[in-house]
Amino acid sequence: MIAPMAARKQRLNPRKQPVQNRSKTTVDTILLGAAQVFEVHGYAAGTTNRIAERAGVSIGTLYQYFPSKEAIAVALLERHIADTDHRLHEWVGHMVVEQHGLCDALHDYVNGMLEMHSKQPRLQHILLEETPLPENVHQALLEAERHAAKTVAGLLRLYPEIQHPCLEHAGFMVVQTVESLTHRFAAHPDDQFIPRNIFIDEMVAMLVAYLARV
Amino acid sequence: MIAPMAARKQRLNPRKQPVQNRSKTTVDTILLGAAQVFEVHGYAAGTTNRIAERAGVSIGTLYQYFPSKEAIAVALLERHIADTDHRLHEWVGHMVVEQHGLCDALHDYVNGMLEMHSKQPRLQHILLEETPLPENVHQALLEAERHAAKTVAGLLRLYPEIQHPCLEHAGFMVVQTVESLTHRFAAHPDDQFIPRNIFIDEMVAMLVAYLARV
Amino acid sequence: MIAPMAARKQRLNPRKQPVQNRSKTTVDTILLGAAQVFEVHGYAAGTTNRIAERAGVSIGTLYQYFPSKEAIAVALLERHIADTDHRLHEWVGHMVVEQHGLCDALHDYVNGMLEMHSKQPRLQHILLEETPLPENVHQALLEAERHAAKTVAGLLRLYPEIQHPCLEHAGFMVVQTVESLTHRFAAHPDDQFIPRNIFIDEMVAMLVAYLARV
Amino acid sequence: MIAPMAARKQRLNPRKQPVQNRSKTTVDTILLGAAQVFEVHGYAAGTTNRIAERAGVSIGTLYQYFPSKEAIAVALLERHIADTDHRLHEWVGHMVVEQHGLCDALHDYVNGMLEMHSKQPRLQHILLEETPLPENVHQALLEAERHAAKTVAGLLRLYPEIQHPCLEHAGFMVVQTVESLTHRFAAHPDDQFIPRNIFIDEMVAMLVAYLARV
DNA sequence: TATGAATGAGTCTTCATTCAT
DNA sequence: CATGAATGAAGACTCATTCAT
Repeated sequence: MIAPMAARKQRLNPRKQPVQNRSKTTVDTILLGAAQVFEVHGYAAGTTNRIAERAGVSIGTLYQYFPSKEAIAVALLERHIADTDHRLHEWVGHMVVEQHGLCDALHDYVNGMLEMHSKQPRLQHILLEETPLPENVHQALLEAERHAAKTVAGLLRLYPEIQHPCLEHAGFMVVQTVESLTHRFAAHPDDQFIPRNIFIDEMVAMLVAYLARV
Repeated sequence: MIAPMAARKQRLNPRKQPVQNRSKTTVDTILLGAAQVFEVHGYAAGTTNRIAERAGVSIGTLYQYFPSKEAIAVALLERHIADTDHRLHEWVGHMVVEQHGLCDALHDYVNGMLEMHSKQPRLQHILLEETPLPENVHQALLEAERHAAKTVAGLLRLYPEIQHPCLEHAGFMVVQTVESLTHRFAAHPDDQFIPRNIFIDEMVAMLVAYLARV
Repeated sequence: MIAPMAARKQRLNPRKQPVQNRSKTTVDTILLGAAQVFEVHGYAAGTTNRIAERAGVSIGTLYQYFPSKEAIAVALLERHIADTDHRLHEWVGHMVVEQHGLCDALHDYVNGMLEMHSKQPRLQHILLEETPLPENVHQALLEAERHAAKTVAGLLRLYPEIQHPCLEHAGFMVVQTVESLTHRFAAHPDDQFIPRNIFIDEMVAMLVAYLARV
Repeated sequence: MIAPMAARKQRLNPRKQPVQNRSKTTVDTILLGAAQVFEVHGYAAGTTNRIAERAGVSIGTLYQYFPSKEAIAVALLERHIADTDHRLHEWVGHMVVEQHGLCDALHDYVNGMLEMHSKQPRLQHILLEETPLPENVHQALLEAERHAAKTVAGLLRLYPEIQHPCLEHAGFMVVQTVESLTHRFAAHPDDQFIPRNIFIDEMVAMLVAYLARV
């Protein structure tokens, strides 16, 4: 996966502290600690003191860089959206260049997403569902998903075997299915029942069948 | 949808208070209030006092029936699992009797699940992800999902057009896909982008294609 | 001083907790503690924990009766206004009945106010000046002062020796002068320089001269 | 108003940092910022960071010139006392030279004081009542007031129409009355009820009547 | 000397839980 | 059994002050 792409920049966290590049290390440290703490404790039980402690800074320092607990979660989500976006565009770029078959392409995508979510299986859900997000962030999220659907739709256009009458809807379904199944499996893997690679294969099979059905 | 089925009973909440059938009404009232409060406020902000108030009982009474806030959530989840189970078996029974086609059958299933989740879109997620559940509940959850997969697999056996080599895996994928997509859509419907009925149709199309692919 | 009067009731603190008569003791205890703590530490440094401790209740109990620190200050101020009002009306009633001379009447008034302020010299100022009061309380305060001015003006009408062309203004000046001088002396008595009784006499002399000047 | 007078110098702030004349500009800048910040936010909410920001210096620099927040308030109060003192002596000097009538003289005084307090109506009160001052400052304050009383008494000696048996007490009353009424009106002007110029006239009338009563 | 990032004790407030009535 | 006043540990956040650069 190569070829990133200038992502649509959308500051989701335009608070007091610009969270700029100077002392980036501290901000990063805090966000790293926050990710770990939220991952383990959830949003509500992920206290700012715990985050500061985990990040190895004082609570005062934390509040020098983020105006509130919510702002930390928003920053984390901002990163997640950017990451997902980045990954998607890398993948699309790659596929456009390499001319893989649909099956391989989807396999690559699913695999990448599963890998991504497996690192911090709960974090995304926590940010998306437990955190009381300001309205603009919700909008940005919706927008990001729509954008992803359209991007995937654009890629699908390259595959003549695809029969689906509406590529936008197809793109939406692909994105949603991969996102949700991938997350679900990452969060509660049931390897006893179905091993990871088979799970991936089944998901790919389902998507291929859906897109290229007769 | 008729024909329930004796669900596998598994006490998930074997704490101090036996939560028996005596004064069942009070327990039900409390759980009803808790469901509403959690749905609106989330787990952390769903205070026991609010639950008691909503249920129309005193906080003392609440603690007479549940030993802790967590126990309430667990009881709620227990119910949710039983409901889902019940719904699934009703559906399967119905399908066995009525001999619908695969497409209709899946449409019925998807529709039912979406309907179920749409009533309280957040509740399931809150119980599953926001609540710090004891290990045995997690196990019961996994078990319930496996059981559902097997049940669906049993139903799929009745459709000769299904090509899938492993019905257990197919059942698992169907259950997981419906669960996760359905929940995702219920939680964040994006009607602007894709209307509900089209979403259902697409999901069904995907499942049918997956199961009956050549 | 007798003869109170149905004071204009104006709830300045219509928050969640009605602060009613049941468990009046607890509310009173808290207010008593708050008065002492504010008196000693000022508003900002008068922490709710200190208040609770002083009142001999837990911090939780304090917040069961008052929704915020500010509400406590407002309740205290409410009492102060009511007390002052009560005292004023008692005095006026008394004077109307007893037909004292102007000099005696003013002496009685000044003495009463000084006595009142001497109990908690700082408290009033703290409540009036340090506490960030909601707008409606400020209005109520202004109203109370105007009302006091009018009440005194009404009393002054009974004294034919008073030459002042505008009794309303005269009443205002009397109230303001007594209030501010009285408070100033109570807060920083300089007995070395001028003893209390002489101070009172001088103040009365000033007011009499002002009202009855040729 | 001319003719100042070498004020009794009394270092109220003999802390670590000598607060000398070197880099006097910086000290002045800080005090100016502090006055503005205290005026707006009060003592407790007037943070040192805000003061530094307002003064256009870094927080580090602020602490290079003042050992603590309290020291800033004390320095400010010191200035206020000196200013008042200066103003008083200017006035007395002026009166001695110009030979105005008592009424005009008092009018001038009252007017000047009201003007002075109207600029920063809260500041004096904040410094006097909200700030936890060390004992020596309180003593200095008392001393300043006694000195003012004596100064005014000296001036009153020039007016033969004054009947008051004890000029020292009369001076004290004049100073106290003007100080407190003036401050009260500046802090909470009630122009609806009594306009500023009438308020001044009434106050002067009261003082004249008091001093020159038969 | 000036700077400002870092500190952490201390503030207000919430809420699960208990227990005397 | 039901009640609800009382509890106090814990959380988000502030701000006076320090110190390495």
